[in-house]
Amino acid sequence: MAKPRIPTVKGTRDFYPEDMALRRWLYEHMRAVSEAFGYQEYDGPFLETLELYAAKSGEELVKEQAFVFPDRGGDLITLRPELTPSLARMVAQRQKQLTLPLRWWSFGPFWRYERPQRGRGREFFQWNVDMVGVATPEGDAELAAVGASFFRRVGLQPDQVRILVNNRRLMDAQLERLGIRAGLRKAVFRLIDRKEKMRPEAWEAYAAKIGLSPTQIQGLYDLFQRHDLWETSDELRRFFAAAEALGVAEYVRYEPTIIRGLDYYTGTVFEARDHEGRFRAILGGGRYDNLVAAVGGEPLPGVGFAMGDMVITLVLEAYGLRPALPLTPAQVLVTVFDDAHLLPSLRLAQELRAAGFRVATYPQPAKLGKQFKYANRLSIPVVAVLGPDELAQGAVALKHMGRGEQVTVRREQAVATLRAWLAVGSPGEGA
RNA sequence: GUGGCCGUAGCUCAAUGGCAGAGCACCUGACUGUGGAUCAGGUGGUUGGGGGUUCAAAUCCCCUCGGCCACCCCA
Repeated sequence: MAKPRIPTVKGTRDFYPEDMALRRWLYEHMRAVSEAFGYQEYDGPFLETLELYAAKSGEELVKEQAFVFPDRGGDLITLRPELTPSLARMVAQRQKQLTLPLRWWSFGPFWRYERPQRGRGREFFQWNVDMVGVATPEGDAELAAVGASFFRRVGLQPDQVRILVNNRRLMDAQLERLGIRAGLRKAVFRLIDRKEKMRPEAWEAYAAKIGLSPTQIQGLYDLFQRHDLWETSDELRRFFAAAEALGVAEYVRYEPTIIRGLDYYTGTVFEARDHEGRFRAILGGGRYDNLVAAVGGEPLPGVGFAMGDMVITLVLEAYGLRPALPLTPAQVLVTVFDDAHLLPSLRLAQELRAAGFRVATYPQPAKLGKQFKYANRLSIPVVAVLGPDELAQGAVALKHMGRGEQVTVRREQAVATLRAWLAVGSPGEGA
């Protein structure tokens, strides 16, 4: 414990090979799902100006939570806390030449200066998916379908993880019906957002404090029971019809208490939660119709969501879905019998690499037991032995570690044997 | 940024003021050209770091760093 004299920065993680393998696994599934829906990969800078976030409806939240520091010239630099403002700028910059609607996705690091907790660090990775230039409920449903398709792909079932959906315009109309004036609705949205996190008495006290009457508070309670409320919204009726057509009906559900914290959402909002509610939101997103305008472009509608790597990892672990990934890409370990066989072993390894196999050599002569143990620990599926006997006969001994089966074949036949052994489901190929 | 719990071997944890331990892991050997099993032996720690109280501190106090929990906010 006292070993790391130089600690990591608070809230950051080292990615050892096994961690990196999982990150890459997540990335591969995100890429596959994004591309299945025709989304293009893009990225923005990791460093941005503070102005970019200040421009975004002057949200103090983002400014207070971001890593901001002066560069050597004295300009204030921000480690990006989210991607949407960068996306808005990139779109605004090439608004005239981009082919709309555009479908873009990205996976990369983000930073937020927060108190680290389980599922929340100061440096994390996030999958962002956005569609810009179209303002239809079917577009909203497509984004939800991308998220749901990811869950399905990694093995999360609809009874384990679900995307809860609501619509701010619908809620706005409902609040108006309750006689809650427009100036108060932003605060009431925040109130609704905190419904699940507070005890009823505290929540009601908070509601009264922001100016709601007992009748209005009761009206909100009634609203929260209205799981059929979506039927009164044309947008949501179309949303759920599209979700059904997209094959993800079982993953989406109307939930009147979902409102999302961010101010820039204007229409449909959604977030994914685990069924037991043990974890914070797995993904969150919604429709934002004024974003590009905030950084100087013509107004363009958009819809998107973001999913962080930390919570989804916890959820996968909770449901036993964290995959067992290969520890090493090596398919073959070529042993080194003794000094005299070192160079011949290197030649054999290179021969096998030339044939397309991923081959590691033991880096120095050692007892064969030690070398086999090394292969076993790293789960390298095949061990090749080139000792005095094999060398004299122009042969090589190949051992299939999983089956414990060993054959001695002529050197020219080694490749064919390996092809047969490693043909399907060979480790290291990913999913 | 506020309040709270925690930090002992690589890992999971004991020891609650009195000689820092166990299991697993690791290394060596039994097995001189073969891993995963078994048996025997062995390495491993300034108890997160610093200061204080005490004859004596992993244990009590203060500071600090880190993790976790609740706020806050959100991925």
